[in-house]
Amino acid sequence: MLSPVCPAAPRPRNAAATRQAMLEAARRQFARESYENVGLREISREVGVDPALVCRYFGSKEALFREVLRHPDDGNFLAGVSAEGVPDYFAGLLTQAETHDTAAKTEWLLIVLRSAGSSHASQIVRETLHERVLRPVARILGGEGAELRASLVLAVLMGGAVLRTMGVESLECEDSGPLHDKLVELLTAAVR
Amino acid sequence: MLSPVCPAAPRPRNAAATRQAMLEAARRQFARESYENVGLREISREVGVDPALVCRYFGSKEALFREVLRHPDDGNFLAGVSAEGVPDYFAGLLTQAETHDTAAKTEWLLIVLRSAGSSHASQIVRETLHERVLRPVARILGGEGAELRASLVLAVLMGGAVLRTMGVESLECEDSGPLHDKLVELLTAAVR
DNA sequence: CGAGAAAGTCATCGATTGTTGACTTTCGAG
DNA sequence: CTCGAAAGTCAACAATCGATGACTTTCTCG
Repeated sequence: MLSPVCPAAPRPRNAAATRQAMLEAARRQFARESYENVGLREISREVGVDPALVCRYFGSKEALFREVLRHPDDGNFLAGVSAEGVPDYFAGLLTQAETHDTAAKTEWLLIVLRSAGSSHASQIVRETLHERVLRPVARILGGEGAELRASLVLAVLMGGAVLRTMGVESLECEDSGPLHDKLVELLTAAVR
Repeated sequence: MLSPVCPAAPRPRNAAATRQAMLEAARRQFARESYENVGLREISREVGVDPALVCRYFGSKEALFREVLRHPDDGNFLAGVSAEGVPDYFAGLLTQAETHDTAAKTEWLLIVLRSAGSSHASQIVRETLHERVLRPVARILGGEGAELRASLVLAVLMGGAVLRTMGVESLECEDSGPLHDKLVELLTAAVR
């Protein structure tokens, strides 16, 4: 009721802010549907802007997707977590969704998973997953068969994330009590 | 060089056979890309038939997808496997891809996973996953938190399947030796 | 043989997609 | 105040999608 005559508040013109809003909208939509299933028009509609603008800012849809995939923390996926801390850390990625950081990372995993089978995005997705997650986790774990154990950790994580989006109630975080414990137990077995 | 003048062997007219060929082609393509990423034209091209025919046989793309999802063994996903046999059985689904039966089931899981985030197919996919896999596995496992443990087993399975399609070498079946053992160990921890 | 049903093809529709160039609006610096 | 660059909008493009109805080809049965 604040502006009864101008329903479309023209929002202040700020290129950096709109660009960031586009990135966040794209990230949220890419985490729910696959690459070619997300339309530039839907992204721009969520931001409240013209579809042509997102193409002008990022060059192409593929470039936008690539930039979405660079987020978060452009460098490494893990923030100084030790080999012993891996189970608890990755279990927390699934159970405690309140933290901004963990939510962004599970969202990133969902984006990777959703577009893993997209003809246009699969190659980008595969490379980034290897370089940004699989290899670092394997390096942290160390020992024999490190890459296999890292793959299993990642499998639990991605499988859990996708099942939660499919409405599997047992994986809803709720109070994060027994679920977290069970996940830690499972991930401990994964890292041997 | 058998028929140098007629490059397009007109293939004998058999409605049931072409229908089956369409189903198999659709199944193979839905296992690699998501629902709206698979075109009726590509399916029909793999069969060697006109795109209009697949629409005439199944009514619509959604009906075709629903019928693909009914396969295999329309009833249950598990063939008389006991609670103790669950880890070895599901590990075998990932490691021994040579068997026709296991290959079809992992393919089915991939189809479910690929289209889990498709606006048109997600609802169909969620229901069938719950009714055909999650609930039966939970019933077999029994005990407290059966649904949670079944979800974890399924998470390992789907995560492993999707990572393998992303070129994670550690999960390639190769000789199925240490991978199978490690998977059994992990799934044993999942079922408690 | 020949008629009729079945199997398959062809052309086409409306809708949607990413992308582009020309246009209009806003706003801060001179 | 004004002018020009930045920010954003508009209209339209080529391509692709699922779907439909009319058409042609093939096969079978009497």
